[in-house]
Formats: sequence, C-alpha cells, structure tokens
Amino acid sequence: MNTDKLSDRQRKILQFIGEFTDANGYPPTVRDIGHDVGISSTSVVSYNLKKLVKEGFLEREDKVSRGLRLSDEYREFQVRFSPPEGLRFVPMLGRITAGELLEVPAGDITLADEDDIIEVPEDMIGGMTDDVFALRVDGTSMVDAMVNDGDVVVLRRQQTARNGEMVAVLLKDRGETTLKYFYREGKQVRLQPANPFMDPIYVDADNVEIQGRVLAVLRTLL
Amino acid sequence: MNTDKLSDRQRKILQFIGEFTDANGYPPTVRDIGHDVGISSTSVVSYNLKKLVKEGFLEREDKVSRGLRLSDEYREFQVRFSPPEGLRFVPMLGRITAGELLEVPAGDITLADEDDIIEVPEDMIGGMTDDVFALRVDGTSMVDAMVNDGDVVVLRRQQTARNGEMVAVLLKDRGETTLKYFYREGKQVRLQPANPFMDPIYVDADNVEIQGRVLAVLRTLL
DNA sequence: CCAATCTCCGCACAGGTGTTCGATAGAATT
DNA sequence: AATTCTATCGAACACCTGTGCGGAGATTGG
Repeated sequence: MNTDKLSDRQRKILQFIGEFTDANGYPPTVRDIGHDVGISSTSVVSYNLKKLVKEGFLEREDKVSRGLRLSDEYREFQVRFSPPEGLRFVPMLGRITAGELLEVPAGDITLADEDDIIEVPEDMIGGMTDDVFALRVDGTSMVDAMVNDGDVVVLRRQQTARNGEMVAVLLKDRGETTLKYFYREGKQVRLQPANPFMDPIYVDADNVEIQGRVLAVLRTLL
Repeated sequence: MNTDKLSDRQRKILQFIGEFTDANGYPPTVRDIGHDVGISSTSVVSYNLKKLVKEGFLEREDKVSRGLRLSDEYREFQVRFSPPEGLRFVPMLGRITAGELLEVPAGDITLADEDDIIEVPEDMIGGMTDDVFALRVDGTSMVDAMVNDGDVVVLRRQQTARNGEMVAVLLKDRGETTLKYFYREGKQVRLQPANPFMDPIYVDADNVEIQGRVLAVLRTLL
C-alpha cells in the first residue's frame, strides 16, 4: 500500500474523509468533500472517489448517503504514523556497543517506512516528542551501566545535560562511548556508573561530548 | 450514566446504532433504525432519538443525514476497562527487595480501581494476558541481575519454568528471593546471574521455588 | 499532429432522508 | 369524568445527496 499513484487531490480527499469522520462520528457527503478540497462539481468528487475505491483506499456503498469509509489497509497504513492514545512510536535506529563510537543519527529523526519501530508508553519517556530514538545494545560491555546485551535504550538527542541525568557521553581521548550519570563539578565532570558498587571516573570537561540523554531502558525477556 | 430510564425500544435503538456503525463505518438512517427496531413510522424514530439526545446517550446533528453518534459518556459506559489498542494495563502490586521474601500476590490478579497501574506495550510482554503483574524494585541488592533500584519488573505468576527463562526464585533455606536465569541440571538447578561477569550458583532442586517468570524490566530515567 | 484518455465543469434528476402535521389510543393526572 | 401526557401511526413535504450526461480543456501515446 502506498499513495504514490494518487493525485494530490485524492490524497487530500482521503485525509479529509478521515478527519471529518473522526471529528463528527459520521462520514462526509460528496458535497462536503468537494467544498473542502475545492471541487465545485459533485461529479468530479464522484469521479475521484471511484478511483480511490478502485485503488483500494476506500470502501463504498453505492447510492447510500455518506456510505464510505477508509479501507482497512489504508487505516493500517495511517496508523503507522499515528499511534493509539498513550503509545508513542520510536524508531529503532541501530545498535550501540560501549567501547565504540555511538552512532548518533544526524538528520531529522522521523518514522520512515523501513524503520524498525518500537512502541513505548508515552509517560515512560516523559512526554518527550522530538529527537527521540532507540538503540539496541550489542554485547556485555555496558554492565557497569546496568545495561545488558539485547536491552533497548531510548535516547533523546541533546548536547547538554543537567546534573543527575543519565547520558550517553563520548570520551574524546579514548574514542569511546558510555552510559553514565552526569555531574558537572567545576572544570571536571564526574561520570557515575549506575551500578552503585562501581567507582566514578573523573574527566576533563573538554574531553566529554554529550550525545544524548537516556530516557529509558527496556529489557524484554521473551 | 445508566440505562434505567430508557424504554426497551430506546435501548434497542442505541445498540443498533452502535452495531450498525461498527459494521458499516457510517451511522444508520432514521429509516434503517425503524426497520430494525420494528417501527413503521419515521416520526416515531425521530421522537425516540430526541429522547435519547435529551438523556445524553446520543449526539445528533440536526437535519444531517446519518448525523448521529453515540455520546462519549455512553461509549465509555460500554467499554470501561479496555485500554487502547496495543497497550495493556498491568497492576503494580508492590515492591521487591532481594534478600527478602517476594510478595507474590495470592488471589486473582485484576485491575482494581485503587491499584497503581502501569501501561505496557502488548508485544513487550509477548501477548501474556493472565496473571501478569508488576513490582518496583527496592534497593540495590539485585545488581547481579542487572536490575537497579527503582526499576520495574513485570512478572507472570507461574510455578514452572523452561531452561533459559529468567525467573524469580525463592531459595528456601536462605528465605531469600532473587532474579536469575533458570537451568535445570539433573537434581540440581543452576541459577545464572544476568551479569555475565558473575558466577552461577548451584542449588538443590528441592530448595528452589519458582515464584514467577520475568517478562520485562523497565527503567525510566525521568 | 491527431486520436484517445484523463480530469474537470455545470446541470438536471431521481430517490434518499429528516422533519412536520394531524390523528388515535391508552396511561397518568386532576 | 375531563384533561393532559406519552407513544404511536401514516402521509406529505422540502431539502439532501448520489448519479448520469454532455461538453471542454489538458495530457498522453502513436
């Protein structure tokens, strides 16, 4: 399913039908559609609706007023980009290994079709909405962060952090990334492991580069 | 909200509107309703619809064909405890501390109104539906299970486990509960810490009592 | 370059659809 | 017993609504 074969008008029609139905609880009439999309003739709307039915985006009951609904396929196609209430879709953008450079994505972080997507309850990431992505942890090198092989780390891309937040930091001199609690202490930075039995490390502030803030760690034992 | 004040006919109308809309994607006409409920005159249907609007069960757009929908209150009254698609509500039943006995709830595990409830994506708990509950981890005594203070452990109550599953086990002689990977080895049981740098412990099979299986560990850094 | 197809328009029409009205009969009220 | 209220019916009406038709401009393919 993909909307490439459709004209702009047809895409607009589909969207309008969805919004109208959600807003009112019943679908629009041919004339409602025409008015919204900017079509003066009802026959033209009819014409485009037939197309949409033919392409499988729409289902329609002949001669029944408001007798149309978005097809299940199209609904599903839509849903990918608009999760249900309380859920948020987070793109899974790759893997991390401590001891190697973290691949922090550069451009816009969006849900593309090809992405792996994980579902995260909204309140688990504190309502964060932009620049949120997930990485799967590769290997056991992050045990001191209490993060295990296979865990999923949900991050928000940001360059600064407040004391006490857990961040992904790059240690420039070692060319190495770790997950630690961040504390600024004068010219130094204290990086505190999550594991309370392990000792912090102190590094020069110039030597650390914050890659992102850790919002959550998810471990699924299947 | 309750349907006591309604006549049988009106209840039937409400139900029909819901079913029709679900089935077709658009609401029925006045005549559709009349036909289903057994009313010959459209005016009588109109009459009863007005009543339903007045009582708050229905919302209606005047003079608009099929311009009706069940009110939010009535819909809620219908669905009450069902979480949104893809989410599952899991009751948070207490706290665990390694080194102490795990409070495994005894009776039915249901969503009571007073419970703390956390939201978990369905596929994160592998579609498990019964006997699932959550506990908050108290203290740092479970570091060897890679579980930190404040983490949330999602469990399914069960008495048996397959090899390789992570379980909450009671060590009877010590009167102590831990989270470990479970491996049956003859008359012994090998309990393997999640932390790959820690050694397993071997105990007599009679000495372990499985309390539940760990489905997921959730850590939120707020 | 011409024919075929696509996309659009306005208009007219038939049937769908909500509303209104007058009437009836039983129940509740006075 | 008279009156009012409730619930129903059938019929008529006006407007809503989807469809069909003839035509026009744009685009495409040979």
